[in-house]
Amino acid sequence: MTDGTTIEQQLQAHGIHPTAARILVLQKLSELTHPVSMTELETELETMDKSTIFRTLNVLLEHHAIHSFEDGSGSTKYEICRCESTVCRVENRHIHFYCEECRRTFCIEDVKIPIVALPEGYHIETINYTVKGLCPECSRRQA
Amino acid sequence: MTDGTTIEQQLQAHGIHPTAARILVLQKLSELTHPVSMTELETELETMDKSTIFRTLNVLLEHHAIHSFEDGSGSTKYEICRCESTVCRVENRHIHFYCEECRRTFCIEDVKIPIVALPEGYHIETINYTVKGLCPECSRRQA
DNA sequence: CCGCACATGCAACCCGGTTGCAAACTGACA
DNA sequence: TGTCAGTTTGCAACCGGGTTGCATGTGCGG
Repeated sequence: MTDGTTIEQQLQAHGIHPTAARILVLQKLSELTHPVSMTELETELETMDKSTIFRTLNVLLEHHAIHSFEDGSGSTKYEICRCESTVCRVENRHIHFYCEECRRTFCIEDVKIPIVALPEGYHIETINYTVKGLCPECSRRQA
Repeated sequence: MTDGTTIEQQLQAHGIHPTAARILVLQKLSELTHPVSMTELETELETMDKSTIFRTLNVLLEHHAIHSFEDGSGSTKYEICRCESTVCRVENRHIHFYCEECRRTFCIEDVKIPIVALPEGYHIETINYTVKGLCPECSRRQA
C-alpha cells in the first residue's frame, strides 16, 4: 500500500467505498509524517465536521487502512498504515515516542515493536509500545 | 516497598505527608491485584471526593509511589509500584494486557517490558507496553 | 490560643469523544 | 431519466473523564 497507487485505489483495496470525506482524511494522513489526533485533523480539514472525521476514522480503522494508538497525551493518535499488504502484521509496527516537553509524538520507524511471549491463552490483536520522555530537541534545550 | 512496612511508612519513604486520603488510596491500590481507573477508585472509596482522589493520585505519581499508564480503554489506569527501592527503574516494569471483550486490564507481572535502543538524543522517562486482544477467558468463550 | 500552610469537598467547567436525527447524496433499477 | 433505498454527512446535543477555583477544615509551629 505504498506509493504508485492513488488514495482512491488504496481505499478500494481495503474494501472501503471511497467518498469525498474518506479520500480527504486518508489523503491528509498520508501527507503527514507524524501521528495526529482527531482535533488536529479537525483544524487541518476545516470544511469537515468533527463527527464525520470521527466516523471516517472508525471506518478506516475497521478496514485496517490506518492505525490508532495512545501516547500519553490523553487523546488517541492516528497514522496511516504503510504496510505492503492489506493486512498489517504486529511485527511490522514501529514504536512511538511522546515528548513530555513539547507534547509532540514521533514515529520511530526504524525501531519495530519487540514481541514478547505471553502466558497461555492470551490472544494478541495489537500492541502499543510508546516511550515517554524528552525528544532530542527538548533535551538539548534543557541541558 | 513490599510487605513488612505499613502504608504510612511507604508514604513517608517516598517523602509524602501521610494524610487520611492518601493512606486510603494507597491502601486500596495495594490491595488490588489489577490496575484501576479513577472512576473505579471513586466507587471503591465512596466517602472520598473525585477531586481529592485525582489530586491524591497525582501526589502519589509525582513521588513515584504509583505508576500510571493507558491501556486502550480511554481512561488512565493506576497501580501501586512494587519496586524494592523508592526509585523504580524502567527495566523492572511489566507489561499489561487489555481485553477488548471484557474490558479488563491485566498485569502480566512475569513479562518485563523489553527495552529498545532509541536513536541518539531521545531521553527515556517511562515506557508503556500494552497488548490488546482477548484474555484467556474470553478467547475460550469465543471459540 | 492564633495564624499559616496544606488538604479536602463541592460545584462548576473543559474537552475529546460519541450519538440521534434530519438532510444530502449515490447507485441500482424500472 | 425518474424514483426509491441505503449510505454518508452535518448539526446539535450529549456523556464522562479529567481538571480547576474557591471556600472550608485540619494540623502544626509559634
